[in-house]
Amino acid sequence: MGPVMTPRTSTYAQDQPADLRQRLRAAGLRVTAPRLAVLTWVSDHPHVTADEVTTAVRERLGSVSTQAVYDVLNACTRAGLLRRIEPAGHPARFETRIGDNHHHLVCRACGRTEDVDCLVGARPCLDPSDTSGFEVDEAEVVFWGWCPDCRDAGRAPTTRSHHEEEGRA
Amino acid sequence: MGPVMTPRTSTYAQDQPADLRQRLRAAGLRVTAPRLAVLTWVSDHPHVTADEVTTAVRERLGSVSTQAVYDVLNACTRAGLLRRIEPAGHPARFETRIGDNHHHLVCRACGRTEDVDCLVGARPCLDPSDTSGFEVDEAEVVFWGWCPDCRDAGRAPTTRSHHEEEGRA
DNA sequence: CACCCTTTCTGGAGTAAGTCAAGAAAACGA
DNA sequence: TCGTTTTCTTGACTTACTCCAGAAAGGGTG
Repeated sequence: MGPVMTPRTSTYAQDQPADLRQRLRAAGLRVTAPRLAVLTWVSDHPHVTADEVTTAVRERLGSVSTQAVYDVLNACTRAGLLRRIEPAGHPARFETRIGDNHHHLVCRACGRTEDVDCLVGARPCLDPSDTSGFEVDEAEVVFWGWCPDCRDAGRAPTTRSHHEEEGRA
Repeated sequence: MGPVMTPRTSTYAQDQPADLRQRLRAAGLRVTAPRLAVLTWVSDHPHVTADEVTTAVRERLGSVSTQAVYDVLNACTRAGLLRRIEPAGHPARFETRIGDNHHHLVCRACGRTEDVDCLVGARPCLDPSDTSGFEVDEAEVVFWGWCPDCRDAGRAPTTRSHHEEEGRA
C-alpha cells in the first residue's frame, strides 16, 4: 500500500464517503472519485505533501493525473475544506483540520510537520503593533526545529552554532 | 538606476564598505565586489528578492552571474549577515536586520513585506505547548493580509469570504 | 611583491514543485 | 436523456532555485 505513514486518527478520520459528499456539495464542488480519495487520504494523514497524496490516490484509484491532484487540492483549499501549509524550503502540506487556528512545528531537516494546539500562556494577543496600512486577516506561527529522528541521525547541529538569535519573540 | 524602491534608512544603512569588509572577514568570508554590492543593496532595501538584488547589483558592477548572487545570499545567510524570509507562495526575501527576532507582515497579493517590531501585549510567550519531541529553536510569526496598494487595486477580497477563521491564535 | 592554495565567480545544464492550456470525459439539474 | 458546466487528462511550460566544472580572484605566506 505504498508509503503508508502512521495513520493517525484525525479529528475528521470518521469522515465516510457519504459525509464527504455532503461537504463537497456544500462547498459547491462536484463529487468525484479523485476528490473523495484525496480528501479521505488527507483526512487520515495530516500534513501530507501533494506528491504523497498523488501516490496514495493512485494506489486506490488506479490512475489519476498529477494535475487532477493539484486541482483537487487547490479547489478544496479555496473552498475551505483543506488548509495548506507551506513551510519555507519544503513542499506544501495539507490538512483537513480547519476552522481552528492551530499552529505548526516543522523539522528543518525532513519537513515533518506536527500540530501545535495552542500556545502556552493562554492566547497571546497576536496582533502586530503596527500594520503599515495592511489589512491583516491571519497570524501564522511556525516553530522551527529538529524532529527526534533527524536529531538522532545527526542532521541537527550539535553545537547551537546555527542562527543564534535565542529564537523567541 | 533600475527598479529603485523607496530607499528606507535601515538600521544598517550607515554600513560603509569599510564596515562591511570587517563584517565579512569576521564571518570568515572573503571580501569581493559582488558581496559588497549585495550587502549594501540589501542593507538599503530590506525585503528584496534575489531577482531584485541581481538587477541592482548588475547596475552597479556591470555583470554578475545569477549564481554568484545566490551564492552570496546563501553564504551571508549561513554566516548570519543576512536573514532570509520565505513567505509561502512568494520568492525568498532578504534583510540585514538580524540579531533581534522581529516578525513580518506579508501581502498575499504582491508579497510586499514589512517588519513588525514586536507584538503588542509585551512578548507573548511563544513556546509551543507540546513539542512532540522536537528540539525547537525558532518561533516564526507571519501576519498575512493585503497591502494598501493591492487592496485599492481590488486584489483583496471585499467580502471577508476567504478563509474565515477569525485569523488569530 | 610573487606565489600558491583556497574560496568565489562564470556559464550552462538540471531540478522540484507547481501552473497553464486545450480538449475529452464525467457530474448533475432539468 | 440531454445539455451545460465542471473536472480530468495530457503535455508543455514556468519560476526559483541548485549543481557542476573550470576560470578567476582573495589573501596569508615567504
